Amino acid sequence: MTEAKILLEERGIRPTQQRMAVLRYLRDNRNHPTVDTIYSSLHDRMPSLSRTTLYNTLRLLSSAGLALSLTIEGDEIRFDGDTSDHGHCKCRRCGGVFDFPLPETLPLDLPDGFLGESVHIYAWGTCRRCASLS
Amino acid sequence: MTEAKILLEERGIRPTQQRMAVLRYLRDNRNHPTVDTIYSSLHDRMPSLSRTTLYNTLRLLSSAGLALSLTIEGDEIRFDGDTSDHGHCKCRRCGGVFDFPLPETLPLDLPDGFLGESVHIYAWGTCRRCASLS
DNA sequence: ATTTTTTTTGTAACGGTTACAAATTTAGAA
DNA sequence: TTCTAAATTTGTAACCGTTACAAAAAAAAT
Repeated sequence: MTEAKILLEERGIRPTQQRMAVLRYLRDNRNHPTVDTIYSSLHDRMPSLSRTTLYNTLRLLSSAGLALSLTIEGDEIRFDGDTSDHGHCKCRRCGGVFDFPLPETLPLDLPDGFLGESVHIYAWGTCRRCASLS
Repeated sequence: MTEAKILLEERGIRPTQQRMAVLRYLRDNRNHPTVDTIYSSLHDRMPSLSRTTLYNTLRLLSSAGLALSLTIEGDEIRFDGDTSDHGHCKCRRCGGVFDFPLPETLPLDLPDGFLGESVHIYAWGTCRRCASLS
């Protein structure tokens, strides 16, 4: 029994071939893929996979807490199979997205009475690789 | 001479009627409007304003540092005329977006060699008003 | 005023996402 | 296993926010 199958069943989601393939992909590829990246990659092994199913599955996984959807910029959504607390930074030159750790306790001064549940932190700048090429 | 005009000229941007109207709207309305909200609001005073101009202007203002484009969620972009450092939180129930202050120094442990320039912090949860209605 | 450049406008195109109905797959019962 | 009902997947078409583009308008320069 694969890890993906267990994770889905734990949440009462039927472990179909498509869902397991997408979840396995996200957990194996920590490169913050776009929908199209995932689609292209899975299409080899699963030629019948439709974009509709992929969109539905990504929405399902996100709302089940098995993936994060990152909206660093308005023009593309990236997905992350690592749902542990961490920040994301994007290089303005190469467009690459990288993880970075967050402090144990991030003291956010939310508005009075606001009940916080989750946080996304996005940073922009220049990655080491691109900085060294300047 | 209006504030909006000065701000535009300082950055070498021609202060046309449309640009001044959009900038003035953003600085007077701190409700994190969407494109459509801005369009509807300005349409009364300026019936000829086209969506194309609005999109172009918002992009121009954002890249000039006169406005922030907030991509809290993938399905809508919101704009903010307050470009000072602050975080944003969104209520999952009513969809409202609120500001909150950030600590003077936010210690982010960016990847080795990554040159950080800017940060966006988005929090989700339940606003006071919605929490009180439960 | 006239010319040149810049900006705005409206339409059409574009592209990512979703709606929908038919086909397929899955789970469970017989 | 076979059958049946329910859930899922698929492909097409529609949808909608955004952008491209050329003509019209406005602004600046001559």
